[in-house]
Amino acid sequence: VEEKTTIERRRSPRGEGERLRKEILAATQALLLETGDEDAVSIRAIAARVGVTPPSIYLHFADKDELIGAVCESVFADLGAQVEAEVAGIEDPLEALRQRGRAYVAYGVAHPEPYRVVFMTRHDHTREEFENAALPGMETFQSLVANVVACIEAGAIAPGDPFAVAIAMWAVVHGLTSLRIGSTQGMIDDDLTGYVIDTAIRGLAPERP
Amino acid sequence: VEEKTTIERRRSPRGEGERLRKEILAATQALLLETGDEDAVSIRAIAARVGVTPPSIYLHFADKDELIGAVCESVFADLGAQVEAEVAGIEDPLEALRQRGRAYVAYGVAHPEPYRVVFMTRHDHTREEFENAALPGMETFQSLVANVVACIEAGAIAPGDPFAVAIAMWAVVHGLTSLRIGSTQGMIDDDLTGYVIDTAIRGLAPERP
DNA sequence: TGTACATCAGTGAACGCGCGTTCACTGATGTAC
DNA sequence: TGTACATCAGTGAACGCGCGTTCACTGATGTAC
Repeated sequence: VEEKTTIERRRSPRGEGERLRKEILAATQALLLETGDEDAVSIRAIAARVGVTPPSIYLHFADKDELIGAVCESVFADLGAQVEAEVAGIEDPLEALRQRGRAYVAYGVAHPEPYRVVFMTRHDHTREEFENAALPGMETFQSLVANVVACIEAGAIAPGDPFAVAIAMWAVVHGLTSLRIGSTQGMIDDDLTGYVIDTAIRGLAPERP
Repeated sequence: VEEKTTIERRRSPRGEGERLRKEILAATQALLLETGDEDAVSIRAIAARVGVTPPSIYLHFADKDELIGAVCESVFADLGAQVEAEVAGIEDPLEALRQRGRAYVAYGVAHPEPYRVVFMTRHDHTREEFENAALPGMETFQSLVANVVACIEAGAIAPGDPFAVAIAMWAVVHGLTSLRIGSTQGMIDDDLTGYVIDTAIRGLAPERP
């Protein structure tokens, strides 16, 4: 019992063809969220969701890859913004690091399918694609490195290579996120997530005298 | 320039139809390794690889899901066996835990595509499928829990819920593995992997007096 | 020892399907004269 | 003020493709009498 969900649409007035572009992006992201994997999100399904015919997609995106790429970028940026928002105003850098980790996992758990597509599927990036797509992600990663540096300066974690420490933290939160949205659904809750993050951070503590 | 790789084949003698089953499993695993994702591995490609026609697959597997499921099981068991082999004979439980982590990541990095399919894609397991497929993985996880218990008993890590500690370790090594085979290829090497594992373990250490 | 027959491993051709993408088009809206 | 025309957002029909799966079959091998 499929429901025909083609929506009543007026065509965009003259200078505003860009409106459809945003609607396509939103519909793609929504379908990704609902159906689960990239291949299930077809050009035809996206078009139907927006209420438009398939060829219209090509008015705004060269091909499917470009569309999916654009969605990934937007998810990436969204994740970064969300995490920064959660962390803004926290003065203790160690507490900020902790909160950063929790916010990252929370975002992934709340948006499992975009997270999966962006971080868990293989992208055969060409160099330019990578440089464009990775920018938002790189900014977020740089914030993490800065947070680590602040922790080191405050004596809250042991001196060392901030990049290595940042990778360690990323591995932990990414691991938690993918376990939670993957095969072990339900085995890991927020408490256990917090415990794992705290434990990892404890491992970074300076040696006590 | 595609190469026709249909291999000269003799049909199996009378009671040995099972031989083809094993060949199909091996070919599927090999294709998974080479091409990268589950959808690229088609029944037709598997059949061609084995040197047989597509319908022959259905002599041994009810459908494609059953075939992929069987491959997952075998990868799962293989990972477990490999890790156990690396750890066998190590007496210090903390060192065993460390080595277990390294072996896990090493396996994943060496078999990225099977790892991806088993641990990083969504499986809509029915209950029975899960109970069958998860068995080898559960054994491996139980070994990890046992290792954690041994560490606690030896006073090498702080007393606490061994299940939570095991999840923490799993999140770390799974996170490392998926970062290494995913988008950040090349950013994380074996040294950094070892550092992250050691740091996580340090976080589990008992409070010093 | 010879022959009819059951069994078994595998084949060949075809099915219906949904996919990404292309191409010539339509018809409303704004602009030039 | 009126009309011819360019522009622009979007359409409708079709393309070729590879997929999972089915179905009636073939032909070699072993078995019963």
